[in-house]
Amino acid sequence: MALASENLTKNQKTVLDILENSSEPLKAYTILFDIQKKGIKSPLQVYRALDKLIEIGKVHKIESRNSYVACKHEGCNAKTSTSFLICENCDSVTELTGNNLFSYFSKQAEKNNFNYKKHNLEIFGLCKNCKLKN
Amino acid sequence: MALASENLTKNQKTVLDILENSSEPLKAYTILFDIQKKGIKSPLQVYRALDKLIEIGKVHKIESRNSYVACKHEGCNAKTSTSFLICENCDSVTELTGNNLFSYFSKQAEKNNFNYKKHNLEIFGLCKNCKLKN
DNA sequence: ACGTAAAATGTTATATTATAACATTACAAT
DNA sequence: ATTGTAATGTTATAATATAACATTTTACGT
Repeated sequence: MALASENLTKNQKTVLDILENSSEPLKAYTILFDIQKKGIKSPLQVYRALDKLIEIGKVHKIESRNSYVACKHEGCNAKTSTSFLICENCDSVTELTGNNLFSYFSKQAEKNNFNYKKHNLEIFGLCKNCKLKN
Repeated sequence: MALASENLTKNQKTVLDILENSSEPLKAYTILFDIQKKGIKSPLQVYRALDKLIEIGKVHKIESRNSYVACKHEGCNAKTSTSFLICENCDSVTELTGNNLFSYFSKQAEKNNFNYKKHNLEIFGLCKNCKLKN
């Protein structure tokens, strides 16, 4: 029983690689243009790789930006739920972890008689660096 | 000094009206198709109305679904930040209010030396009705 | 009331993001 | 070896959103 990340196919590895080496989230078509030299020619090949990577938790989608980011947490438990700090100035993204968010949201949902399954949280503001400059 | 909602233009009123009378979030092109009889002919007219309505807080966008929902809260303070409970079964949406979320997120951001400005939160699961059925 | 600046409109074209459909290939599990 | 599942390659198209520009309406200070 190997780690899911060890079983990646060529296309999946190619896409994951470019995301892991990016300092910021990337859009699907940016990924496509950047890796056409590696044999990926169509959007669908990128989207399919992304779908798989998201499914196994190696990549998360940032919904409000239509962009994708590699997860830096070994064995990230955020296969479904995600929480990000997004800098409005430099577009850098930090992922929040810890399941205190999970328990907090469960309670909030409970108050509304709602059965919590997962969440997406995007917090916008200024990152450490940009705070200083502004 | 009238309420912003009293100053709406014809297109803005038309778009807001259809959203307020919908039991669920609507997509931009669904809105377009539904109101072509009222003189709105192009996507841009819908998107411009939506932009304005979002700006004044009468409409919120649900990022993960590319859809739009009218805010039911009189004088909603969520001009920028939004928090939703989204039912995965019936697609119904409930907006969470109260600034306890604001203070909680501010603290979470603070821990990462991040200056909180606003947020989008989408909680997925089963609403009251669908919980019973499943 | 008039002039004017800002906002909204109308319209055509196009950019961006994502999926459908279908034929083929790789590959792991019996 | 066989077979079922997943992944791939490819073309076409759907769905979502904005650019550019000419025109009209509106708000509002004088």
